[in-house]
Amino acid sequence: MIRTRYAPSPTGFMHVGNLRTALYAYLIAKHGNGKFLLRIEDTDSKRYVEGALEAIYHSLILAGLTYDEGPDKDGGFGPYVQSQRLPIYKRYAEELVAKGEAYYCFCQKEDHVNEEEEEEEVPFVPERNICRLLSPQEAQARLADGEPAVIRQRIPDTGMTTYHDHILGDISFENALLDEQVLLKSDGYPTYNFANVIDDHLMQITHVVRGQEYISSTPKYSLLYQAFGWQSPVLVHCPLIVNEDGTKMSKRKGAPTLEQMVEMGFLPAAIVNYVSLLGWNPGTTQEIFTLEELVQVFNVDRINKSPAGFSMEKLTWMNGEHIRRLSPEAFHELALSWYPDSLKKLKFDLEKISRLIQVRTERLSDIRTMIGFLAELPEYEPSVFVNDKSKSTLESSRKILQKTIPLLEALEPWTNEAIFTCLKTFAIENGFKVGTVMWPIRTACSGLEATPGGATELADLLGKEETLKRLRLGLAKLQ
RNA sequence: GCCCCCAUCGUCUAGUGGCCCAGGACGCGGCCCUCUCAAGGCCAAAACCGGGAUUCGAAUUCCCGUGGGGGCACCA
Repeated sequence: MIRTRYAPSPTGFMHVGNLRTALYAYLIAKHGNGKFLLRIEDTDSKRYVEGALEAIYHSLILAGLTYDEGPDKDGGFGPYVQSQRLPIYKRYAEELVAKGEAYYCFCQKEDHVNEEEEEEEVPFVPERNICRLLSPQEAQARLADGEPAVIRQRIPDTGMTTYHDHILGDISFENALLDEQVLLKSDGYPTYNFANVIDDHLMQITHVVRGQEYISSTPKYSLLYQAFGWQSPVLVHCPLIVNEDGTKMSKRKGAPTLEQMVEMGFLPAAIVNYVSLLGWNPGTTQEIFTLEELVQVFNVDRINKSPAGFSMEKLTWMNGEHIRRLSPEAFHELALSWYPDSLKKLKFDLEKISRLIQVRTERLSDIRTMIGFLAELPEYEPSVFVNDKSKSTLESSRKILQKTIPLLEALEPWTNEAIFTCLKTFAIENGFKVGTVMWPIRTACSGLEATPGGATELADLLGKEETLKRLRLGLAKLQ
């Protein structure tokens, strides 16, 4: 039974990197009919961020990554919140001490003053402090005195530690260069480095999915697994997601969160789709996938090694693809909340508008600007009436408006078809290209060089009265 | 500074020794379609980091450079 987990810490929101890690974990589990679990890694109370937990739940729902086990869904491996598992970590840490694989350390916490650039480059020396030499009796005595202590992992002085990563292969480190990291802090909380090993084992996680930034701490985890005599899960270190210029994508450098991207007008399904292809490919030329399809075709073996650059442009295109694949009804429902109130107040046929703009919408946020002219005709210069391609000039436009306004005044019923037939007939009878006739109508209706929908569609949308009003106004500009 | 990872069009990528004078996608340019703009269709430009080695043959294997990235906390 495959079991994977998404293990965020409640210190921030879900940005694209986290999302992809969660997605891959989800896909690995679901592709193999396994279980996907959510575990909260809140082992650093100082870094807790208000609202982060809610954001995590909300983001998972948005993305459609439903977990089988989690804080609110017990699957028999709980609790799924690390701060509620403190006694467990303590017990295992002490077991390690008893085995000689860890030791009590009474050294004072070093102040990690994050000096700026000025700090000269002092070569890093792995942690090998004197406490590792303390005899168990001495340690116990000092403990009994109430001296504060942490538990550190004991690392062999010699030898190499090699682990196997499923996509990177074997990776080796010299033990002497590994630091004897803290397992249990003086406040009784475990460090992430310890808790993740304990929990992954206890929760029977089969595949650990995480970013490549963990590559260099993984040998220490391997040593921990060995110390306990446990089998290591399959390790899957995903390539980093970077900015297009190759620099690391971090929250500092504007990595958007899932929720922010949704606010920007992206569909969660498109974001998930796009992110799935950052460091993975299906081996076919298909690029547009639903979550369900991804579950079908996902294969860990096809995850890449090299970092992937996040491209807003391609995401935008993909979002457009997803929008176009929506049923008109589904699109309309989504579009509704993006229509400005000014438009809703007027009696526009919003469904008709939706049908017109669906194919032209790349982001839902485009909607506002695309249809603003409907509620209010923008200011425009007569020069908009001039267009080479449709052979429109100021004179032709004036002439056409003059002659078509009466025709349209008399037109009944006011439908797209009727308006189109009327104008096309006019064009043929007067020796105009259809485009030449349509251009001034469309222009007068919108004041714009480009609009979602053609002349007759706009006229239909605006209604007879408003259309004629705008047509006359356009004519006035030309006289 | 030390350790580790990575390296194909601007970007995402295919490619696991001959099918590759390197394929697809985004973006860019052009054409077609067309009641404007989109969408759609067609076409074009655009890459194997460098040097050695192995081999009849290397984008694909191995070394060495170079470049980029990551890590080095009582953070995750």
